[in-house]
Amino acid sequence: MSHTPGVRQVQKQQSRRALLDAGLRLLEDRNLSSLGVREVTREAGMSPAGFYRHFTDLSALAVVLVEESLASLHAMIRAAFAGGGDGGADDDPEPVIDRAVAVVAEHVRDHRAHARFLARERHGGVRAVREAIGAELHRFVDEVAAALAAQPLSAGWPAADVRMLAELYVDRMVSTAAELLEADAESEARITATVRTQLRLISVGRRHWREG
Amino acid sequence: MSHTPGVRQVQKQQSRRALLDAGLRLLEDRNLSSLGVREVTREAGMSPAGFYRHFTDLSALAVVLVEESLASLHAMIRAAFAGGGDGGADDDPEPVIDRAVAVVAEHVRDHRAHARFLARERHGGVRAVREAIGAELHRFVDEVAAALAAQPLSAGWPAADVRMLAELYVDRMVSTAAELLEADAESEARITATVRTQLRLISVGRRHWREG
DNA sequence: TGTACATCAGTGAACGCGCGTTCACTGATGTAC
DNA sequence: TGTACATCAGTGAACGCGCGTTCACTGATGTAC
Repeated sequence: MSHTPGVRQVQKQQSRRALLDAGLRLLEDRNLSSLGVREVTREAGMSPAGFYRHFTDLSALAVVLVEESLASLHAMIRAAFAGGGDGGADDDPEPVIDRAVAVVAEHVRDHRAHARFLARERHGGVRAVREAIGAELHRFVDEVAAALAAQPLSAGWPAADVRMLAELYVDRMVSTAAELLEADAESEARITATVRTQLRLISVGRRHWREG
Repeated sequence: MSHTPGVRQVQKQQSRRALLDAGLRLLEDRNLSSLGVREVTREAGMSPAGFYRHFTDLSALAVVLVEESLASLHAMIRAAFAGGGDGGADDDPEPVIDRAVAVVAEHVRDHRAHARFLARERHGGVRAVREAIGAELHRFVDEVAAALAAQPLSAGWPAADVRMLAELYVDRMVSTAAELLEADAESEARITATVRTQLRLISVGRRHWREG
């Protein structure tokens, strides 16, 4: 039966997880391209050859890390938008902004290793990983664009304009996440305050966009 | 005399330049942390040991590359702003935006290797290089903030608000530069058109900022 | 100008090291009867 | 349940390789007289 995985399967999954965790731990302050198979297996408490029972390659392991890193991010953005479209005043984006900034800051705090890894490899030296991250961010923009399009404020907006607005928000959020990675507790407050103001200014622009 | 450098000095400078150029060439699609001393000297046509007559370290070489990469960038932004503050209508930021976007696109096209290097190492694995880039970008924001503050549109704005606006513009420009690196000619037009619209939307927000 | 010595950029050989990957293996887990 | 065989995750030794760095050296350039 495929429903009861068996001891062997379970142990294999544990080893795989140990390799992924070891990789993520080592990548926290290092580049993927400076990482070694032997290092990862050493950190995971496995012999070097064992690695090849799970991954063909370090970049294969890294692509899995990308997927894991961004999976929680999608849940995050949905949480930020949920309950923001209805409820309050229709033309007041401030609650959504505050919530989104808080959610990003929390995410960076709670998933620091993942976030650092993404920031580092987004423009890093390994194409497969770079493209995996780019594709995920693209989908991320799509989600935000869909959420924005559903708001009354976007009535009459062409899809292209909604998307360019979504890109603007997402780009600022991604940059903020990267900034937060290098920040101590004190800087964090300053950074989040600034980004809230910036997103509000963008929202003001959005509200007056089709006037002049 | 220090005014006439002598043949030896000149030759040494040529070798140093060859090493820097070789490094930049190799870093175009690779990470700093995956680069080797032997690789660089091989590319530069020098024996491995010769490297140490010029740099203690590969990261020392990289820091020089950062400085060189961003020196031209400062000239660039000054070019974009020059003649924009006066001349046309005081409250029309569009010419400045168009010029700035054009200048950035041109810069990426003409200094692709430098730009790629900066994008890659900005969040890369070598602290000294990361910090050198961060410091330069900080100064870059200062310059833009000063230019914005000089515009009539900023009359009455607190310095902190001008700075947050400058950050917003610069951040979007930096992201755009990174996007342009991965773009073909066709995508380039699409990307620059989008960023022009986004910067205009930000400018609309700027104009209506202190109203409501 | 010519000579004798000093400097030092670049060489080439040598070192010890950790790397990625392969291979035949072991021994626990799984399965068929 | 018990036995005999199959599977396969993980091992440990071995390989050839390129690495960073050192060292004594060479020979062109610089300098003092």
